[in-house]
Amino acid sequence: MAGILSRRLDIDALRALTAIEDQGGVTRAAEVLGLSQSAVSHRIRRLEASLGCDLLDRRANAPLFTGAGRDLLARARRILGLHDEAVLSLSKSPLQGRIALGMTEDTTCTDLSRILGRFRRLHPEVSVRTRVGMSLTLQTMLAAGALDAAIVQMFRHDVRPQDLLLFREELHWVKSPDLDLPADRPVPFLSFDENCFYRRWGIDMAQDEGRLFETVFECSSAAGITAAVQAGLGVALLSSRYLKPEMEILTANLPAPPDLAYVVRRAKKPRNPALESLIAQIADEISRSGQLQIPA
Amino acid sequence: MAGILSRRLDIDALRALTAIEDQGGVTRAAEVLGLSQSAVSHRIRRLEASLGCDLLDRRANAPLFTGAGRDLLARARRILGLHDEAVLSLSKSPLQGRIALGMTEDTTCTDLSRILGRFRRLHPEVSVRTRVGMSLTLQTMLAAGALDAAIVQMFRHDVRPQDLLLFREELHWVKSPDLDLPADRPVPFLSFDENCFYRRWGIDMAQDEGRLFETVFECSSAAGITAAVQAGLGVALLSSRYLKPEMEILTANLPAPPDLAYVVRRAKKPRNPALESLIAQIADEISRSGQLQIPA
DNA sequence: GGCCGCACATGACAAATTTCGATGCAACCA
DNA sequence: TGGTTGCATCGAAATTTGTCATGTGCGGCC
Repeated sequence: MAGILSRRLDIDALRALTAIEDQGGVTRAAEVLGLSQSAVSHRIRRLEASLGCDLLDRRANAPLFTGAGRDLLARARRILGLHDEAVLSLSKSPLQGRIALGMTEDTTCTDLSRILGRFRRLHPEVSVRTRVGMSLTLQTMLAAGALDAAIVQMFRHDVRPQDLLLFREELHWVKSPDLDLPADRPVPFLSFDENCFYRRWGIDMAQDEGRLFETVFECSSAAGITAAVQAGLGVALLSSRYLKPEMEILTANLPAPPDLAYVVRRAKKPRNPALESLIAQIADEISRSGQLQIPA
Repeated sequence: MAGILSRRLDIDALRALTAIEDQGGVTRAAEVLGLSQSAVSHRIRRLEASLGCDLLDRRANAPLFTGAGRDLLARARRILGLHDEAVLSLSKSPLQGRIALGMTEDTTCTDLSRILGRFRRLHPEVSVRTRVGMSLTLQTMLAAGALDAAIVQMFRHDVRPQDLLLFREELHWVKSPDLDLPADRPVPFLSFDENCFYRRWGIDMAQDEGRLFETVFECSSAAGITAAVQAGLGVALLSSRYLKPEMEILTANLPAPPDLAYVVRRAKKPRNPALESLIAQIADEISRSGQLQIPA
């Protein structure tokens, strides 16, 4: 067993492995990688062969990865992180300046933080100031020139061509199965706070349909709303990624909710090379994985 | 310029890059990599093409690497470190036990420390106890069963088949050009301390040739000896890697010094799987680079 | 200056690897 | 039970990678 270290991991194979985890399957991973399913399947097989151990658990109803697979996954992400940073550092031009960036609380725990961290390391001469707030607030600041760019949620039909689409979301009316909605009573509404931009939409639209709404709960965090829904407190407008299996999706008697999107929107300002570079990096990550990963 | 991150660095290409630095040239790097010179040249060219920037400085009399090349080199070493650790972690069997390892002070600042560190991370259940000492002392401890293995220097003709050869060295008689050696006076000898195993050889052999030796300086560190040589204090037996350009190598009137080698020698003990795994990792690194890197 | 030798680059071609599309196979769902 | 989904596998095609032979530039040496 001479020369374990002569074995080599292919960067693209590691990328495939992480894509499989992110997308939850080989077929979907192949899509975002821009490859055929068989190519990805083969790649993993080769990786396994070169390591001499299984990475995917191919038995029915088994978790995707074997223990070795999970171990490698963690290491692969670190390797890929270093790798990407190396690639970027070689194609970087020395940037300097300031970036005032806004983002919603939702997105702080996504890939964006990673990209932002890497950007700071690569461009220490650029000062990045990040401001977290609600989408509406951020858009106001953007318009007032207080931000150079912001990551905000909006109706999908409001997205402009120059916006960078991060990912799409669908809104649903949800309630607990335990909750009855008598037709002659106002609908108890669980809402994000005053500045939530689709709260207004919900109330207006529902009233057009002839239902009366009563806001019975207000909370700025999604966690609070989901808890209230599950407790049977009322009806809420929730985006798909916050849905739980126990929730009941309502379609009857309520208008179909509009689609949403998260985008990066720039301020109408003279061009800022540092900002453009940061946005290009975000776009790069998206083109690699189809959309940014949002942890459940 | 869409998709900078779609660029990818090949692990083998990074390996080639570091080999070029270690070996100080493409041709030599090709040798240790087991490839033809043109293959390595091609590889670097492909790497450059995929990155869109030069890595090697091909002008005459220029340092090997461009700025970008040096930047990538540093990153490459980190990536390769993670990579190798990942490979090893997947092929490891859970080891436990104790290893008592001896090494000389010389070798503490080589690749061995890196391998040792990685081994500890990979096998936290193995307790590695390292003891630094002179080669003779370590061999005595080895014989007495106080060590499981030791990295020691010895005459090359004393190397046994079961030893793992780390690298070879040549000894030379050296002195400062300023120092005269009148034939009728004893030769002033600069020596490592009492336990240096070739000090005895030097004195005996030289006396056989009819020269009288007088030890005028004794010091356990190579740095001390080289300083004394350069100061013109006397003659010393130095291994090639401590030679300085200002030193004069003596051949006349002195016996040709024996060749030396650094090896890993095991104790005559029952097999210890943890120890064998560690030694296998060292052997792996050697087979990759021809010999361990010894910083000048 | 002209003639080596050395180190690296380059081009053509051969070998190996990687991909794709088609097809097979098993599990799951209605 | 027939449709669907997700992955493995197979042969052919495409791409990548390596080797051999040869070219180029530089420096040392009569």
